[in-house]
Amino acid sequence: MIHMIQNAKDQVLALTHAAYEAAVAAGKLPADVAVRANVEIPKDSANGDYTTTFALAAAKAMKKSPREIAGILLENLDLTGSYFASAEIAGAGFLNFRLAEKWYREVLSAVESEGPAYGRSDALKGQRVMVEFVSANPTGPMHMGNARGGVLGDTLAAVLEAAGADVWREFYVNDAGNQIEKFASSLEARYLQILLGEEAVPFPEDGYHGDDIKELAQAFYEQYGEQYKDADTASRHAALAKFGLERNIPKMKRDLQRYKIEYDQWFFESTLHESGYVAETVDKLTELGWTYEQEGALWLATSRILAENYRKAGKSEKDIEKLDLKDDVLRRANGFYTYFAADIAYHRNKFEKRGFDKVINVWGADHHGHVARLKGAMDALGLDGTHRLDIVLMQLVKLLRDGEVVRMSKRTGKAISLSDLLDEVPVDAARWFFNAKPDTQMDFDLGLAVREDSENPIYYVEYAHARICSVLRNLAAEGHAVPAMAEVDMSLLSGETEIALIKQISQFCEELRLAARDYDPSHINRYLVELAGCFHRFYTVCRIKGEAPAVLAARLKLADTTRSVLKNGLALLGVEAPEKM
RNA sequence: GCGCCGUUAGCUCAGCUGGAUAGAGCGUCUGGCUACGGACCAGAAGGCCGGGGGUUCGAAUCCCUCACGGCGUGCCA
Repeated sequence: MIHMIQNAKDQVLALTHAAYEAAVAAGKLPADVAVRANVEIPKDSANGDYTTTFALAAAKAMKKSPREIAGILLENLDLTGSYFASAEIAGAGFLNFRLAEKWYREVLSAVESEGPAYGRSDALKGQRVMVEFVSANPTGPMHMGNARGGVLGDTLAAVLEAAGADVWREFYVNDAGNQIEKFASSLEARYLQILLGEEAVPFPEDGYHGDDIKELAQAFYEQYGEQYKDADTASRHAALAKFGLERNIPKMKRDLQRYKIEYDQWFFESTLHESGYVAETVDKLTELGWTYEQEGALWLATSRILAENYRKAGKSEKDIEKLDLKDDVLRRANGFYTYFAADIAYHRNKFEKRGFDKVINVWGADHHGHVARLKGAMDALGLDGTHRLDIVLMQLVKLLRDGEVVRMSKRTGKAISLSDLLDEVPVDAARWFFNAKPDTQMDFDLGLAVREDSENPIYYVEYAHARICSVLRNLAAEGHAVPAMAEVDMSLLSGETEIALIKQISQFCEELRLAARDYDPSHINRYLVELAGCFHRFYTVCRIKGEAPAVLAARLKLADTTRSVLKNGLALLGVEAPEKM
């Protein structure tokens, strides 16, 4: 019942193959020809509800024209008991099937019986999947790119859950390493500037220039006064970093919560260092023969690992040569481990310690150079990163202010933060917007942000939902409750717009399947816009209120079913389904 | 240089494993409520699917090549 469309599709294939076998038995077609036939939904419903390319695909092997084959298939086709009422030959040799009333009834019945679960499946049942997303540096406020990653990761997790996976949402906190040191020295400079005057203390060249650093230093000063003025650098840095992180991390949590994003775990990089797991992981790579020392640093032989992978994938030596693969430092000459080393340890922890079957990371496209290396490092550890680690790259958000590009760097301090954004754009609109086009570079003009409100298709979808709710309210007031399917006469829902609407309702399962398969939740956005459109067209053509009782009941049921699916889809996106607007 | 992503209507984008006349929203133009929510609907205009080659019954989709745009190619993260 859950995979209605899938079943109908499968049924077309099964019916076609049965017809082929019957034709073979009758001596009309050659036996044992393997045919790679597709089943599709024609763009133009004049070409039927489903079509198969079986005859086209089989023509060559069977040495007959596609239309001739299709004709023979049709003669041997038995639709008894199926979802289909008829079939016909069309065009170059398509075999087109037309759905029967039985199928439409089952679609609506499925929504009725499954309710909020309609659309869900058990395709990924038993799989433990981690989705790690945002993982922004805790050294400053989150920006729009983080907002996009947050929405995308959260929705992707929801989609995978709907597909039956056991999903874990995680935020990796980079609370160790170089950038924390930079964070501390930036805070230190601002702190000392407060005490000694701005001119007296130089600001580190590669420090974080944002106002948030000044504010943190000020707060630190207000709490500790001159206590750290003459302290040694190490303890001053430690105190400042600790202070800064203790303020920044809860703020990140709050900002993400405002976005309706909750994590199962916030995982701290520092724990990997403190437990010795980073060192142990690097040692393991060394034992396995994947590292070497050079100029005082310890290197991972990334080039060797990746070259091996490319060879397995069938790339030529010449092409591999051209890639100019490079190795990576794991432990610097100064003895500190690199971010990469910690990241390897972190991902080893995901697979080996915590036993996730699949790990999905949502990254900004600017990190794509890191993808093959991290996967390769997992391969080197024998953890099959090639197949178990998936990286979803999202294109960056280009922020414009009155047509001018604003660079979203924490250092300039000019970036609009995630919380600023929410002050201007409603959460649901932002969630919809960021989820809508993950694969494209996005221009976000602050001047247009408000206009985005009225242009945003979310309102089209929400309006459909509110409209239905209003109808339901009106009819309930007149004493008309939504009937059960058993009381609905399906023959009364045979108009063009009604048929189109039911078909679209049935497509939900398929779209969810695609969203989970492609790691692309934007399928749902587009689906919902289309569903809302089908409803609006139905609503324009078909009255509900005031119609004859049986017609009213059937249409009311259809409207309520639509409402239910709209709500399910919006829920996946984390967007409210308003009853009034 | 090499690599990744992208290029489809004026703008923003769909197009599922190659299928029938390439779609939607916005914008423009023209229509549609004395009746359930007009934040809606219908219609029109607008396309050598970046260029060129190839594969085949059939290409926006697959392969090669070129052009343009974004990003990457650190003992940064």
